[in-house]
Formats: sequence, C-alpha cells, structure tokens
Amino acid sequence: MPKNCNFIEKLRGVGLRPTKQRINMCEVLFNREKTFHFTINDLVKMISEKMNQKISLATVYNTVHAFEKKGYLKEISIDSHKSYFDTNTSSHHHFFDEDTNELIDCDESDIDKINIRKNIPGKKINSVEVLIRVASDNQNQK
Amino acid sequence: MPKNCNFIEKLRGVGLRPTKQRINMCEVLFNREKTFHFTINDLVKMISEKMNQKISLATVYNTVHAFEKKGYLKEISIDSHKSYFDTNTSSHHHFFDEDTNELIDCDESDIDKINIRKNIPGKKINSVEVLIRVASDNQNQK
DNA sequence: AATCTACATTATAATAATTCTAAACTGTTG
DNA sequence: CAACAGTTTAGAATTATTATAATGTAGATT
Ligand SMILES: [Mn+2]
Ligand SMILES: [Mn+2]
Ligand SMILES: [Zn+2]
Ligand SMILES: [Zn+2]
Repeated sequence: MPKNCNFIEKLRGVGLRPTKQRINMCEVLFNREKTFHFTINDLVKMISEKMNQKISLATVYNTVHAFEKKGYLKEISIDSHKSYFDTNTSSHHHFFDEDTNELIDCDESDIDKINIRKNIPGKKINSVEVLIRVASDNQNQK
Repeated sequence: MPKNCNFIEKLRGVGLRPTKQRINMCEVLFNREKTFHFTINDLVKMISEKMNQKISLATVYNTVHAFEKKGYLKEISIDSHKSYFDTNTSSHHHFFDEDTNELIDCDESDIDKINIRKNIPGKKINSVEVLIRVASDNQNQK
C-alpha cells in the first residue's frame, strides 16, 4: 500500500494542492490507527519533528482551517482557553479529564441516544454533543 | 425589599468586598427576572450604561472571574472564538443558534436524563452538558 | 522541458483578547 | 480617624490568531 499517494488524492479531491507541508500534515494527522485530539501547539511540534525542519505557524493555522472547512478536522472547544481539534469528524461525545486536560472519545454505546423534546421554530438541529467533565475521585482517600 | 443590600451581603458572604463596581455588576447580572447569557463585551457595555461612566476592562475581567470562582457565574464555550458567561450556574443544557449566535437554555424537561454507561477508572463525573447546535431550516423554502 | 499562473508558504507585522503592573483608591477593622 | 489589605485603574505586556507581501511551487500550457 502506497503512503503519500492516498493523501495526494485526498487533497486533490477537495481542491487543495498537495504541497509538501500539507502531505506531511496529513501523515501526522491521518496516517495512524486511531483518531486523536490535538492543539495547534501539539501539531506544530509533531510536524516539525516529522519534517526535521521548521514549518511556519501561519501555514499550520491555514492548513488546519482548510482541513476543518473541508471536513477533515473538527474543533472541540472546552473553555475559552482550551481548544482542541479532532481527527474524528463524526458527531460524537467526549469525556474531558480536568486533571490531565485530556479529551477522550465516547463510544456510541457509552451513552443512550439523546432525545430532544423541544424544537426551536424554523430551526433544524445540526448537532447534539455531550461533554462529560471528569476529575480524580478523592472522596475515599482521606 | 431593599435593592443593594442583598448584593452587599451576597458579596460579603463569599469574602468579596462590596465595592461600587461589584455592586453595579451584581445589579446588572442578578437583579432581573430570568438568568441570561453574555459576553465580556456585552457586560462592559451594560455596566458602563448603568453607571454612566467608564469601568476598567481589567475590573470587568477580574470581577467576572472572581464571580465565576465563587460560583455566581459559569462559562459556556461554543468555539474558540465564542465564549459566553451564564448567570444560570446550575448544570443545564443549551441550544446554540448558529445564525444569531444566541445561546438558549434547555429546560429540564426538554431532554431525557442522560445515562452514561462507561466510567473512567478513578475519576468521578463533575458535569454532563449537552450542546445542541441549530440553524435556520432552509430545506423547504425553494 | 521551459514558461506561465494561480495558489501556497514564509517571515514578519498587525490585531485582538486577556492578563500583568504598579500607583492610586477604598472598604473594613480597631 | 489611622492603618491595612484588598480593589480599581490606565496602560503596558503577553498570548493567540490573522494579515501582509515577497518568494516559492504545483500543475497547466506551450
Ligand atoms: Mn476564564
Ligand atoms: Mn477556528
Ligand atoms: Zn473526539
Ligand atoms: Zn444557560
């Protein structure tokens, strides 16, 4: 199985030119078993390590936003100071570990389907997502 | 029923000095029928109008964060560019209208209780909140 | 293959949001 | 009222993000 070719086609498919930076970014983001969550800073480090050279911060922002617009990434905002991107772009729920600042996907089976009884007139529902904040359980530690 | 006295006591009760700025802020935030959602910018405008004079932006930030820490306010983050505060500090769900950028509370009765089947070892659940993004329904408009 | 052109990358500057600083001010205590 | 600690303030500093404009490159055209 070829490596980059997939990403070249993937990029071409949505009208993005397969540049060196974008292909590297694709490999860092999508060439793995499982989806994951990252911050812009995480990503800059990962790409620089992979490429063994600097990548412009502006390019990382531009490309992340391009990928987001094309549906390759989605943003998950925890609070005004903590924003993550997710390579899992399906609609899904999250645990957020307030001790480690780690974002963890919920499986489909972890939560019952959410039933919304109210609807806003003239509006349709685009997404329904749950955020479950967890933290270390210190009540039985004395 | 007295007006400010309530707020003076409220502030004292959590160890905050009842300064002019804080009392004004309390009146803007809590002296109303219903809870509401606001941004820092909204609030600065509301306070300046009420006080008929400038209030330092740093004071608004400081005081909002003091109130947040004391449990008078909670932050609701929509995405990295849209952060709101809520005078309803109970755990509750929201609709977010992507057309108007308006945040709307869900009533208790609008959503069934959410049942989480998974748990993270050693962690307890602090909150479970749902965000329902809605937008204008243009599919039957032709 | 050389040329062309639109798009992409880059370093850097600009902007926006938030926080810090240090001086002046004010609520509280005695 | 004196004294102190906490608060407000204007403005500076910091951080995150976006804009700019020169340079580089992918892909098409010859
Ligand atoms: Mn905050
Ligand atoms: Mn964004
Ligand atoms: Zn996820
Ligand atoms: Zn609310």
